[in-house]
Amino acid sequence: MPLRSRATVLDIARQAGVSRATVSLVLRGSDRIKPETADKVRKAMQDVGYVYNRAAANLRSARTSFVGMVMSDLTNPFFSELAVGIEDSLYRQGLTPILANTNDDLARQEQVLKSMLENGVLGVVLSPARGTEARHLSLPPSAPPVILAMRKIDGCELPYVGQDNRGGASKAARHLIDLGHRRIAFFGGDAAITTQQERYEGYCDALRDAGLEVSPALVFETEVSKDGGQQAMERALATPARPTAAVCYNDIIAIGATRALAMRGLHAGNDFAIVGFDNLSEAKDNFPPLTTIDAETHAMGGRAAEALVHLFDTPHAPKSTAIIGGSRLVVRQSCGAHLTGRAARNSNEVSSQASMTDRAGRAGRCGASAPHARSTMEEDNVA
Amino acid sequence: MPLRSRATVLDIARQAGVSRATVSLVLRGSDRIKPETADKVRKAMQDVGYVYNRAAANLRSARTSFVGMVMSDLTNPFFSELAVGIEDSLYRQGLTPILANTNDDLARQEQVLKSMLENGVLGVVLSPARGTEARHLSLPPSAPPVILAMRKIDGCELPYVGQDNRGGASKAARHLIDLGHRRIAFFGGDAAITTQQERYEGYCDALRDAGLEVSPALVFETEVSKDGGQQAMERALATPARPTAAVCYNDIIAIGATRALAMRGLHAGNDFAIVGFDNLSEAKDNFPPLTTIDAETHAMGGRAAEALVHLFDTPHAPKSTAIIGGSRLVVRQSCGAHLTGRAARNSNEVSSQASMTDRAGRAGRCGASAPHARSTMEEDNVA
DNA sequence: CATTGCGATTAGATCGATCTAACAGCCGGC
DNA sequence: GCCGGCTGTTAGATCGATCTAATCGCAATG
Repeated sequence: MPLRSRATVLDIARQAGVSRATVSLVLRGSDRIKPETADKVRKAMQDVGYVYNRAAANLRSARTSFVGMVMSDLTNPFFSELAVGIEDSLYRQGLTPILANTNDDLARQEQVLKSMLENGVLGVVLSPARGTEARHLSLPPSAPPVILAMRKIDGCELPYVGQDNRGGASKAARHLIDLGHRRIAFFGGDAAITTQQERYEGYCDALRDAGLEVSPALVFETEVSKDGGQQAMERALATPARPTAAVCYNDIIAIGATRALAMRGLHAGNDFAIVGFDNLSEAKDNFPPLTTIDAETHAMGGRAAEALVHLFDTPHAPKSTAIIGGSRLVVRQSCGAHLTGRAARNSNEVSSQASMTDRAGRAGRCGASAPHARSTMEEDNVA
Repeated sequence: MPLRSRATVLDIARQAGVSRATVSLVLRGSDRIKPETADKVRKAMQDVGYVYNRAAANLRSARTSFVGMVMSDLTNPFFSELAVGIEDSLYRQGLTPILANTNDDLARQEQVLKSMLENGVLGVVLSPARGTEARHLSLPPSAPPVILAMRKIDGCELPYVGQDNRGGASKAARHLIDLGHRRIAFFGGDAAITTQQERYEGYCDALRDAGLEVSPALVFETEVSKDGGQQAMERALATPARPTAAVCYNDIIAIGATRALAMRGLHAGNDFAIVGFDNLSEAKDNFPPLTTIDAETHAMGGRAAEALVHLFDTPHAPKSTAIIGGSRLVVRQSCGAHLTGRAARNSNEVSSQASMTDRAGRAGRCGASAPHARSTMEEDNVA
């Protein structure tokens, strides 16, 4: 019996010789109470072992401190970093996160949203389950604000916080172009997801800007998993006009791709250039460390939470606003830039890349004892 | 204003021409209401667009459906799998998880626990922050049950749900012994944590049972990270009486250790046998796939939640109970068992291992294009 | 001296569902 | 015809903090 038998404001009031209203004011830190009285009340709280009852306060004030966090897949490190970013921000703001992991199950997503509304959440940060459509998010008119995180939904008016997918992917492709690559593949995941579409657009942007042809033969769709990335790389290597580099939909696929190379005795960076997306903590721990786009997932979680909190004060803000984060190329070794001595910027070092392209044709190498020196200054940013 | 201006039971009652008490009974699915009346009420609920107000119900019934989930580090895949296991179970039971990620910060842990008590949680699943001592968990007498997950705390009477650390590590070491290894290292993390102590004990058990000496020279303490695992491996390889195999505290360290080998052109399994612990999803995706101990993290999360729910009904159960999960050796490639053609059980194939030990001395290999065939039947269990 | 002003405190109503105890209606039995 | 038992429903109190509007002292002011 948790709640029964707990001391109440009345107990404190009696102990301190004041009224319940006074106690309530002290609880909320009002400055309208004389300091000595407040001290007296606080001492009484200690004496009776008081524990604040938020259910009661919530009822009367018609306001909770709950915020819903609906995550599509928390075991995915991308979403757990996002979730921690949200949680950190909510914690700093004195808000209490209610968690639901939908596991990409639409029915479950619907249920947990309902439960959150019943609990009077101030708002919800929603990373939509795969397949969510606008009609799944038809909320009652009394519903609190909902903000979409990381996945946009077609025809949905809800505010959105996400990464600069297009710009980031464009930077990734541009980096490979600058390193001299001309046949650059795109290893994609689920083409039905807007995130992927945007990243693919960015990849196309960069190729077109450089006067390179965008060809369907360079696009390898696969499952979003390391196995998927591995398969994409295997298919790419079996192509007649074999690409020499790839922009990957995300780090998971990129890591799988580096694994496919390793299994053939090849090395990402030396034999095939790979760039990922997300900058998961796994990316820097990969072998070789992954060149990737840092979309500051943790920070974006924080921005989502802040944007949501902002909506509390601005009940009917303009619909369909979008906050897009920055993107930053993090150059490590999987792209081969370290072999040129520096992260090439706006320069086409075709010659050194040509040899690399040649190497990519061979099956293995001899006597390579330490193919990648692991530098401690591993991060080199190209805006 | 989420809660204000929502329809209440009174609105439903008026609409349906019944009393508020009747509506309340229908809401809770009581069988004491005539089916036709119930239908009438449910229709009225639709008509007025009713959303249940749990804050009000919680107040009167002095019972919420909240359960606290305090995680020490959600970005760690081990804990995110645990958290998802807990969340899945709570969801099935109609309970609402309140999440807090302490980030291993004791002060924050204290604060979120307080907040959870204020919100009237039915109980808390707590994965304690590093450094938590019994005195940090002195809860008020009215506090709901707390169950410790995965980390025990010295001198703390709280019930505990955890893995079979000792048994699992013993199986890991035994497996290496069966494969013929005689100099088996232990790559450890934070020796102050009971989890690590137990795994170390299990390792010692197996060595002693096999008549092997347990030597401090075989223990390499390091940071719990991939970099830490890499360093441990490098130190181990630099030892005069170089070990040929290692039991790692967890998969993270084990993966770092395989990376250290890869950076020298060596291969886990071929040149040095490695066994991890936890069976993270990263373990099977590692290159080479990691032999490890599956402690069924997701399932243990579920069992923690169930054990907690059990305590709701049994207010003053015997203190200090412990639920220990199973452990299962998952044989993949990092231990080298695949090279012997089968997962060796109770056999000492010293000869083939001796050559392996010899290989470990050389720097690299020539023309190895596909050192590890990736089999689709990758999991082979030895109880 | 009455009045205004202001800081500090308080009585009592209130939030919306639940709980308790009671009630109407109806049947069957002695 | 009265009573006990049963079903289905309900009036009114209740949970514990907050909110509103009022009150009390006390000092300054006209």
